[in-house]
Amino acid sequence: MIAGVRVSGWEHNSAVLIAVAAGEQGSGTLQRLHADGTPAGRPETVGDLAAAVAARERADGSRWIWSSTPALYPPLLRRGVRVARCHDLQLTEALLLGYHGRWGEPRALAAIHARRHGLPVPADPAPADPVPPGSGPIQAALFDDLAEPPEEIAVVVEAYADQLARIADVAEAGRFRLLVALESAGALAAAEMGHHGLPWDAAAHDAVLRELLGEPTPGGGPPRRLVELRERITEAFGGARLNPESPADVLRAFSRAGIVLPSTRAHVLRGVDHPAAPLIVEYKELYRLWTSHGWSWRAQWVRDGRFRPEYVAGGVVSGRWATRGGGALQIPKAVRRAVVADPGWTLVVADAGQLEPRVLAAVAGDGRLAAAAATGDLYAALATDAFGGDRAAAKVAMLGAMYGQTGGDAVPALAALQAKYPVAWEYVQAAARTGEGGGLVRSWLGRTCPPAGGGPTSGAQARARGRFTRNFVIQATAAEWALALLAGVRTRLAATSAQLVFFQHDEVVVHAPADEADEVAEAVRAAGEQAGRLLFGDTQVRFPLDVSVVRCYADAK
DNA sequence: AGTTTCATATGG
DNA sequence: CTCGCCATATGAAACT
Repeated sequence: MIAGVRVSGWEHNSAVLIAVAAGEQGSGTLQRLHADGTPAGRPETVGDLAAAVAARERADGSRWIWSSTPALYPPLLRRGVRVARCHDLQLTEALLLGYHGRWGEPRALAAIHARRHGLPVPADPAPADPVPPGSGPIQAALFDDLAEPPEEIAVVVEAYADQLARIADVAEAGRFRLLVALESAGALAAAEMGHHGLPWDAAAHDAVLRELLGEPTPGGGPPRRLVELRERITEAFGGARLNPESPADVLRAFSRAGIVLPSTRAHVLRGVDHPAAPLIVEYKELYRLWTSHGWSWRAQWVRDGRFRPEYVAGGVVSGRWATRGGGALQIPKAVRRAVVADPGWTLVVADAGQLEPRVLAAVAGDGRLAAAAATGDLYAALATDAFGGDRAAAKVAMLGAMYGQTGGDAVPALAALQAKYPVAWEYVQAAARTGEGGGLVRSWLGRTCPPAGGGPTSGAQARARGRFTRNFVIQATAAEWALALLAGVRTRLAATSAQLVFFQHDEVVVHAPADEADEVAEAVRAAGEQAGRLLFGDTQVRFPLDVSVVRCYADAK
């Protein structure tokens, strides 16, 4: 039993349970449930599902049980209806199937529906292609897929009862319940963030682009600075034309100049003594900016002062989020200048520092490492404790241990880490051994890694698998901590005008009226404090948040 | 011509 | 005897 169970929160609450199924044209069916998942009364069909949900949300503080948050929630948000809690059957099903090593099997809803109708069990649908805002009715398409016969509410009810029973069967049911609640809360937050969008100042974005790239070309061709650079690169090679974006062209041109290179990577080119080398590095950097986050990107993804990516909660095997289209989780630092709060509003930016080594300290139960993780700078504490004050060496060793590095400059530091923190060392070693031997590992709350691909495994593949499982136990648990932070922030913001607008692995951004900024910053800090207790109970490991209140994302520390 | 893989960048 | 984890996105190169 973990301490989280004692904390009033998600896993044991008195929320009214209501199963919901969407019908056609905004209608739907509701079914009250007892705490054990059995029906309470008869299902009720309503013509206006959004209105019915809003009414019960106000009255009850309900937990909504539905098939898929990304399918059902956005239409409610467009009607201005926000819900506090849900149970997402598809996300939960994926967690449960994974727990039993049964990846790739059909979703519960589809399987139950098929069985009730005597139909063959359908395969999972292929993921949708990225759809920029305004260019396609992706949500309508999802609704079409879900337009089930009227008894679909019975499928929802049956699937929920089935999942409750299976959750109760897992070894650490309390932790797993928390995982399910957090995953579902994350799905709500993802839909809300996609709905609200990230404040995007087109003029500021334009200023960044013009400063770095020069004037845009009217026809949409390469901007002035790129054209100039390309000419100077040609000159530097004595007039021979080449495409600086083509690794083969670049290698050939240097070869003709008597310089043989292993690759055209930036760090290789930086060490080359030739006038073209720095020009190519600059060209490649600017070219990426132009193609990935330039003017045409903005035309495609930014509308009405908001960048609205489609977040995919649980889209990564480790539990981290993915996005479909727009590259929301890879916004270059320079482009963050374009993320600006509305007039009279601010951005509250919170970043969890050194999250993964702190997670290792907590899950491994290594007292000496936990003591280092009780400080504000874990690497500095490590350096004092075991690395003769060399903070850089401490950091390299810690990262190497978590990623499975075995060679290179880090070897002596790794040995020092093993000697001083044997309990933590053994924790990641055990995870690696399990993976190398073909076994599965789990996060702290019970998310299970996917099995290795089929076929015979070479020694190299087994070691790669070991590095994956070694890292999984940490990365997946860090993702759980971040979900707990996100869910806590979301709950605390419900009473304010502020909105969650961005979430990137270990960082959240809240868009808040300026006069609520202090209150929001305090709420974020409180959520951070609670996240650690919720997962790990009474540990001395701290998970400090760096909180900034800024107008512009680029100004956050 | 369309699809897949490679190389290289971005983020954590 | 190579060997550091998880991703997305782009264009070039290779493939069907």
